[in-house]
Amino acid sequence: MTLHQTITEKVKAAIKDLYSANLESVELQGTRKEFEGDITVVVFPMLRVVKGNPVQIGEAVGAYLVKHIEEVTTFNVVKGFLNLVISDQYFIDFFNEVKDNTNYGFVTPIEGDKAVMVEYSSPNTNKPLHLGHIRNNLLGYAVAEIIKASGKKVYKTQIINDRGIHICKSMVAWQKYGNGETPESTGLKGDKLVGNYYVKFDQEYKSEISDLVASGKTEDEAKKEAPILLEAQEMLRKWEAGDEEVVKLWKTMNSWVYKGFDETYKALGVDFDSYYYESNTYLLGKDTIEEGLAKGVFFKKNDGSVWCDLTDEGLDEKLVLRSDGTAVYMTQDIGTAIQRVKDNPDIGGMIYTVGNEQDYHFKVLFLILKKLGYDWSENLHHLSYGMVDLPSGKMKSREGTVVDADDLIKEMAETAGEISKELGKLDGYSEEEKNHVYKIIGLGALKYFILKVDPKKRILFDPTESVDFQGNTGPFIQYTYARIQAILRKADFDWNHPVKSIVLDEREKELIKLLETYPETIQIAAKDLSPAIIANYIYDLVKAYNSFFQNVSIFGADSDAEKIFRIQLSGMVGATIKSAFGLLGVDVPERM
RNA sequence: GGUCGCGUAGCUCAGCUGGAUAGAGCAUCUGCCUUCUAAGCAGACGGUCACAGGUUCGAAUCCUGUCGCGAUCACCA
Repeated sequence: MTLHQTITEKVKAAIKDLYSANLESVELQGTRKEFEGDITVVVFPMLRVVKGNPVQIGEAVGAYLVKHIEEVTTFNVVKGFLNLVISDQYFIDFFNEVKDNTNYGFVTPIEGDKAVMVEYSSPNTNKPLHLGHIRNNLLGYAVAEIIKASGKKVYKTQIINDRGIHICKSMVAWQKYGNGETPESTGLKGDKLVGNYYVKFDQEYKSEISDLVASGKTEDEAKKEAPILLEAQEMLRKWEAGDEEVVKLWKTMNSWVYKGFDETYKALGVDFDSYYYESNTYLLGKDTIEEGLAKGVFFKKNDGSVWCDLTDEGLDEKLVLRSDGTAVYMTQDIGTAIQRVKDNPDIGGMIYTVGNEQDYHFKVLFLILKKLGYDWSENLHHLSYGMVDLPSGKMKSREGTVVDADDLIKEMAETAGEISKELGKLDGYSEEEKNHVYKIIGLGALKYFILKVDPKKRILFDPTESVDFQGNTGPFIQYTYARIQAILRKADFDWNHPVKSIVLDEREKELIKLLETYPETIQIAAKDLSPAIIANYIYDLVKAYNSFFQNVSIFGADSDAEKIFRIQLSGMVGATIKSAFGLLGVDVPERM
């Protein structure tokens, strides 16, 4: 039982013994710095069951707690706040219990618990990954790691949009203008190469349109009749008919793209346990619609289109199958969800990391799956996040205002290098070592910058200002960790030396109090799916740590016990920062 | 127009199931490098928590309305 639980129970017991009343809940909070004490019991809510003066009640309950809880040494009451002073021994015991536990803050998985599938990334196979995908990947990956840390089995997956007319566009352009180019022959990453042909298609398409308009066609006619578009449509028909040559080209170009994506994922430090392709799952979606139709979940209109009536839920009617019998987006997503549970029967819920422009889509998807009667449909969550905007406005691939993921990752490392050189941080290390550290720092800056912001909010990203390296940033936290390592390297002491009794000062208590919140932090974050919460806790902890060690001379410590305590403390804080920061998917260098 | 989300210091953002004097970083100003690493620390300055009501011992937080910004309302994905 934690101290918080003990206090809660004893406060209830006190109210019962002293006033014969029953308290439903007890409100506890950390005592503010300017008051004496460690844990504060808020008396006001008790007035609902106990009539009286809050100060008197506080005094009575405080006296009761001192008598009945060993760890509570003294108390004071300010207005309706009962401040409890916790014994140094409690903090020392707590510290000794977790100091060598590098797994501190992680919850042990429960046997037989249902797994959670987390989807993120969702790329198109005709465009390279950009800044928006970076936010998506980091959020999805961080949430997956946080849920894992909270004791659940997690499957990380992505759905790849490899089907449709847009894929055929790059294929047509490559056939016409590619001269047999490959990633090997050009030295380009596969996704970049294919992306270039998607752009090339668009250029040709536009020039054909203006030619047609010049020859007297209307704009709308020209858009529909441009020869290159007709070619792409013809290719899509062939693809759906299974034309060998087209399918072969499709497979070849896709394989280039996947290889390119893999490089980006690797650079970003994210990974996946499985991949789903829309080309594989849309047929299952169509079958499910037929079944749902038979069960009366859907209905058919005169033109043959199939719909789901959601008016009872306050929404509209939603199309699930076109009148020509082909699949829409919703059909595919239904099929994909069902396929995933077929593949992994232990799945008890899923999390979709997708931008907030699709809020409505997922609301509808979840409702339909519920209507279809799947038990796991109760635990579906759309991890919705805001756009990443540039100072110039929205990112638009056709206008070339996209921040490319690979470029950005590279630039971050370069910036880290420039700043390090200026500060002379890594003088004396080899080029290879330096570059390795630059990469970790640059990436840490980028990841933390994005993850510390509430997913719901839009992010304004200014590439010219790059990312800050001071204050509440990734490098600041990494730097703190590196300093802890330096202290440990320098100090020579016996880890097994028992710390008997030492007097803790306020800073030390503050640190430990922060550490205590960690398991709770992970639970909160897993519940609310917000890496931002955990990121900001980490910052608080690191800041407290920094101010502590900045102001205490370890080697000037008065006694051996104090010295050992402080060094052990630094080890614990280091392990905690490392594991907590690891949840956010950021490496921590040992030197910088 | 309907629905959903957001609005906190000059800027970028925290602020938990309502609790004490609303917190960080950047920017501006003042101190601090013989000890572990100054990518740091200590401090100053900076607020009508968009606005107006309501709920109650108590509201940045919950409810209603108004304004502003964004998204969405396709037989696109």
